[in-house]
Amino acid sequence: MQKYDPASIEPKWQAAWEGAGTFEAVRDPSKPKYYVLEMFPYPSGNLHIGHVRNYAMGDVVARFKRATGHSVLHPMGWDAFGLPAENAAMERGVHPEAWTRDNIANMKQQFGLLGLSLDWTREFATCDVEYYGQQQALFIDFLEKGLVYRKAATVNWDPVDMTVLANEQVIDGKGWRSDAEVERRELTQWFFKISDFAEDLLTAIDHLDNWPDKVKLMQRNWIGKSQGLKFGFERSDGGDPIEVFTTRPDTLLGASFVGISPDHPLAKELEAGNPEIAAFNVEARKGGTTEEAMETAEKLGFDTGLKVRHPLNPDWELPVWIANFILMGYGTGAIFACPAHDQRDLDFCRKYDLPVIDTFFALGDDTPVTDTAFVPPKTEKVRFVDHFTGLAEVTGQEAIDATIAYAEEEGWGEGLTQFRLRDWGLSRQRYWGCPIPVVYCDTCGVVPEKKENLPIELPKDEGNKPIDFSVPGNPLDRHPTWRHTACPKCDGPATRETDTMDTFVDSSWYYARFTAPRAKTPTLAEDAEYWMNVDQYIGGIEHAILHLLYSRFFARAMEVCGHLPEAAIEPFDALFTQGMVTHAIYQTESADGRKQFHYPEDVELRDGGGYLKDGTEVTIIPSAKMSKSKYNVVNPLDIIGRFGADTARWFVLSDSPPERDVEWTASGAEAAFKHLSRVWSLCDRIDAMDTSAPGDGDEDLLRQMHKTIHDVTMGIETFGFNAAIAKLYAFTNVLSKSKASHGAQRQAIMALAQLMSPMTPHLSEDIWANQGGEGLCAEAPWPVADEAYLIEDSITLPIQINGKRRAEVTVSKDLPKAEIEALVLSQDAVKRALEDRAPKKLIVVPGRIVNVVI
RNA sequence: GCCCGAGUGGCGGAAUGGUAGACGCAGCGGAUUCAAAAUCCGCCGCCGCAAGGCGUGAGAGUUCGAAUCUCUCCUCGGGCACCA
Repeated sequence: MQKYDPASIEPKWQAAWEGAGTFEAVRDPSKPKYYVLEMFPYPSGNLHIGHVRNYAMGDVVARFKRATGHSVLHPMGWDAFGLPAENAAMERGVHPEAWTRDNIANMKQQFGLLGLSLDWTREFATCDVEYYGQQQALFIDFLEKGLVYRKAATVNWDPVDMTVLANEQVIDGKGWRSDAEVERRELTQWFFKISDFAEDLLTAIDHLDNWPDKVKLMQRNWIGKSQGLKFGFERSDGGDPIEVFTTRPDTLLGASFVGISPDHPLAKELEAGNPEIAAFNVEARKGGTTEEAMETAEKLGFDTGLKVRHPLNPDWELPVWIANFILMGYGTGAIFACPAHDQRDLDFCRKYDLPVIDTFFALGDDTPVTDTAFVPPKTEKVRFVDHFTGLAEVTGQEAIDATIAYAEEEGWGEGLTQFRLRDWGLSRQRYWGCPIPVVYCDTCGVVPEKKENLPIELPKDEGNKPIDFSVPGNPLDRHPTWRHTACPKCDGPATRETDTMDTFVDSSWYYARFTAPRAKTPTLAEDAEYWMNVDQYIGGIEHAILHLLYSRFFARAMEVCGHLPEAAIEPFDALFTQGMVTHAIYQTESADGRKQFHYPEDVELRDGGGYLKDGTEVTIIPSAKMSKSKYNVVNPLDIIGRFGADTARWFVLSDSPPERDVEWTASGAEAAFKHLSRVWSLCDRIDAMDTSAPGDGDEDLLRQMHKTIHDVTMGIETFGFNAAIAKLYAFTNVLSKSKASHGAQRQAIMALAQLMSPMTPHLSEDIWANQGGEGLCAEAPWPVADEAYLIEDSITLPIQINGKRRAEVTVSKDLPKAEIEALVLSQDAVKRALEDRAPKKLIVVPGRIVNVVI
C-alpha cells in the first residue's frame, strides 16, 4: 500500500496543467465568460497564510466555473508601488525597484507551489513602465475631461525630518522616526473629482445585489449625502461674511459661537496681525490629519474677538472662535456651534464657558442639557421650544425643512445637498510611485505631458550617483536633471511635477488592464467588452471603502474617456470579503511585568494549557491578528513543506465561514492532512474489491453521492466552503464504511475527487488518473446530481409540545394532513402531555414539523 | 469621537423562523501492537442513577414555535480618506 505523498504528486500535476495550458484565458464566444479576481497582493516578499486563504477561495470559484462550462479569466499581478519599498531602501540601502523585483520573484515561486489555476501569461506589476505609462495616459485623459484638478490640501508634516508623513507614520501624534510632534500643513496637490460622481456612486449602490450589505452600508455612509443650509454670518466689523454649512439648521437658535478652522482664510488673515493667534494656530495644527485624530484630540479654541450677527436676530452677536476640531477640507471650514444639541460643541462650550441654550426637548422631558447633548431625532416628534416657525411639536426633519424654507424666503441662506465624500487627493511626495505626467512652464502654466512623450519613467539613480533614501525628502525633487524638461506647448524651459501618484490609483484600474495586459493603450475595446465586468471579486474587508469606491469612480471616469464600455462602469458584479487567518499568541510575563512572546513550536499544548520546555505555563490569547512582533505568524511554506499545498488549501477553507476570521491551529492542519491521506487511500481499497457482484448498499451509496453532489455544488455557489467541506467529510465517512459494489464505489470515489478538486486539485487529479478518469480532472465537466435520488419517500417529522421537541414520527411524504394529525395524537408522549384534554391548537407544517399547543 | 460587524459545547463552527450543536479538533473507552506511533470501532452540551429538566453574551418583546426577527444593555473585533 502506497502512502499519500504530496511532495511527488503536486509538482507532477502542476507541470501537467502548465503543459496543457489549462488555465490560459481565451475569448471563446461559444461559452459564457467568467472573470474571477482576487485583490492582487502587495509584494512584501513572502507568502502569508492570509494570501493562501484569499487565493484558495478565488481558485475554488475559478476551477468550479471552468468545470461548469465557463471560459474563465483568473489573472494575477502585483500591487508593487508603495511605502514599504522606500522603507526597505532607507533601512538597507537597496533600491526600491530591486527590492520589489526580488520580492515578486520570491512570491511568484511561492504562489507556484499552491497550484492555483492562474493565467500567468497576463501577469504584470504596477511598477512596470508598460503599466504605469498607460496610467499616465489615463491621467492626461482625465485632465482633459476636467476630472483632475489642483487645490490646497492638508498633510502631516514632520518638522524635524522636514517631510510629509503618511497617517501610518504618525504614532500618537508624533513622527515615527523623529518622534517630533506632527503638524498639519497645506500643500497644493492634485485631486480626482470623485465628487462629480457622488450622486451616481450613491444611487448605483442599490443595484449591487451581490455585494455584502455591510460594505454597501459603509459606502453609503462614506459618501454621506445630507441636506442642509448654507448661509453667511454678517460680521459686525463689516468684513466678508463667514460662510457656514449645517445639516441641523433647526438648532440655529441654540447657537453659541461661530467656529473656524485654523486653516480658514480668515484665521490666516488674523494670524498675520496677531502673534497670539499665530501661536494658537501653530498649536491647533498639531496632531495628525485622520478623522480619528481630529475627533479625539483635546479641544482647543481661541476667541478672535470678532463678532458676527445671528441671521434670525440682528441684535444678537456671536463670538468667532478658532477651533482645532474644524477641518478646512470639509464643508466651508466654518461652523456654528450649538452646544445643547451637539456633544462636541457642548464639550467645547463647557471648557471655554460659553452659553448653552436649549431649543429642543424630548416629549415629556424638559430637563435642560447639562453634560449630555440632546440630539433632536429626525423622525420622532420633539418639542421645539422657540416658536418662530409656528410649530410646537415637530420631528427634527420638519424643523430642518421649515428653517431652510424660512431662510430661502428671507433670502439669507439656501438649502443645499452636501456630500461627506471629499475629492481624492492623489499627490504623494515620494519616489516609489507613478510620476504625475504634468509640466510647469513659466509661460504656459500647468501643461499635461504629450502622450507621445509617455511613459515618464522614474529615474533609476540621481544622475551620477545612486539615490540616497536616508536623506529626507523626495529624490525626484533633488534629482539634478530629471525634473528639467521642455514645455510640451511652447518648448521653452519647464519643470516636471515631482509628486507621484497614490498607490490606490494603481489598484483602481488593474482589473481592466488584465483584460488586455499587453495593449499599447490602457485597454482594448474588444477585450474589455468580452471580459468585463469582474463576475466575482474577492478580498479583505479592509478595502470595503477606499479601494472599492476608487475603483468604482475610475471605471466611470474611464468610460467618460472611452476606455471602458458603458456596461462596465460598475466593475465588480459580485463582491466577497473574506476574513483573516489568526493565530493564538503565547505570552509570559517576567518579574518586572514585561511581556514576552513565544513561538508556537516552543510551546507544548496539553490539558487545555500551554507550557514551555522548562514547565512554565504560558498565557494563551486566542485568535489574534498575526504579527511578527507577537511571534504568532505561521509560515505557509512550512505547512506546504510538511503536508503539501492541498492540505494548506483544504484547511484554510474548512472550519470557519469564509467571511469570518479563521484561527490557524497546528492540530487542525494535521487533521486536514490525515483526512486527505484517508481519501487518497480509499483508492487502494477499490482495487482490491470484487468487480462482479452488485452490492446491497449500492442504492444507498448512490443516494448519498447525489445528495453530496447537490450540497457541495450549492455550497460552492454560495461561498459556503466550510459547509461544503463538512459534507465531503460526511460522504467520505459513508464511503469508507460502504459495502456497495466496486462499480458503485468507483463512481462514488470519482465524484468525491471531482467535488474536492476545486479545493484539493492535485489530490483529485491523482485519484482521477488512478481510477482511469479521462483526460485531466481540471478539464472534466462538473458532476450533476440526479434529482431522482434526492427525493425521499418517507420523512421523519419532529413533534413539538408547546414548542419543545418531545417525539417524532416517520410518515410517507404525501400522507394527508388529517392522517398526520391523528397519528400525532396517538403518540404516547403526546397522550401523556395532554392528560385526556384536547389540544388548544395543532400546527402541522407539511414536510417540516408538528407543534401541539396545550 | 463617529460608522460598521460579531457573540452558539473544552475549542473552530452547523442550523437564517421549524429536531440546536452537522462536520472537524481536543477528550474518554475499546480493537490492533511486545510497546508506542499510525490506523480502525464506539462515546462525547450541562445537571441528573434515572425519569426528566436546563441550554445559543445578559434582559425584555413579537410568534403555535426564536441562535435566527424587534428593543435595551454588556463584551470583543474592524474601518475612519497619505498602509496596502
